[in-house]
Amino acid sequence: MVTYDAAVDAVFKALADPTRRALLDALVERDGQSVQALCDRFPDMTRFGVMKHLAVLEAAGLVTTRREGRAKLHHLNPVPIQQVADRWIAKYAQPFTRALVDLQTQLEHDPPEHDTA
Amino acid sequence: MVTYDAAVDAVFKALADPTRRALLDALVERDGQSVQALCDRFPDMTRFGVMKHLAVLEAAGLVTTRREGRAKLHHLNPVPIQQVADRWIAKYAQPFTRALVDLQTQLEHDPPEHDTA
DNA sequence: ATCATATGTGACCATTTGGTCACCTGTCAA
DNA sequence: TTGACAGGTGACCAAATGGTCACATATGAT
Repeated sequence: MVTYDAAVDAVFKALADPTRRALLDALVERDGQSVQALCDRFPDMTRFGVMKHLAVLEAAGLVTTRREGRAKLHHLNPVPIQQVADRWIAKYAQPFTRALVDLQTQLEHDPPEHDTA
Repeated sequence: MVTYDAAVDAVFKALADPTRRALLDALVERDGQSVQALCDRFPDMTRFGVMKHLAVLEAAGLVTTRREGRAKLHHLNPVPIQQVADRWIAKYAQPFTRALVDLQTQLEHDPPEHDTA
């Protein structure tokens, strides 16, 4: 339970940064890109910045790598996202409908004022 | 597109912290809790820490509040999670199956060594 | 061997973030 | 009105984070 949550936490933290999500996007668009290729797509960042973000994504299991000559190719691994998303949807899909019921119940007790101006 | 992404980013950043996810869990378990009630569930944090996290969740639209007397009740709003999850599942569900195809293609070119020791 | 290419490492810095506190405001009840 | 209770604000600090660089290693081509 706890050991499992460490992986979940890594995924959430990895997805928290918009640059890293953009990197994932780039890999969705074309899988198996090298660091160089990814650097070309992010001119606002140096190679080191890109590498750091890729390292975070790899540590979270969202990206796998494989060497090909002197290049390191990065492949997207959507499995962790799938798993986390499934867990969270299952958790919050139920309250979603229930919240509507709660809202209705609440409105009966505490109706909002109409804008009758 | 950009204005929309700001909201998405807020949701991701809000979910990045395990304490905030735990707060959401507490609201799933029992909706409409006051700051005090939530503080009781997190003895390792002061009231101010809880308040800050709740503010982040509220700014991301994941939590809505309503005053009742001198208490401020916090309600879970699963809609943003639903929306973000839907967008991301749609984006990464397709590459999931495609990745298997890519893997198979890749294995034909670069087969892994067997552990035949 | 030599040189250009591609990636790796450690140190370094500015900013953000998580967390706490002293102090203040608002609300209920006696 | 007095006091206890619930929440709010701004300042403050330590740690984590995003980002950069000088330097080092490994690979491919000539």
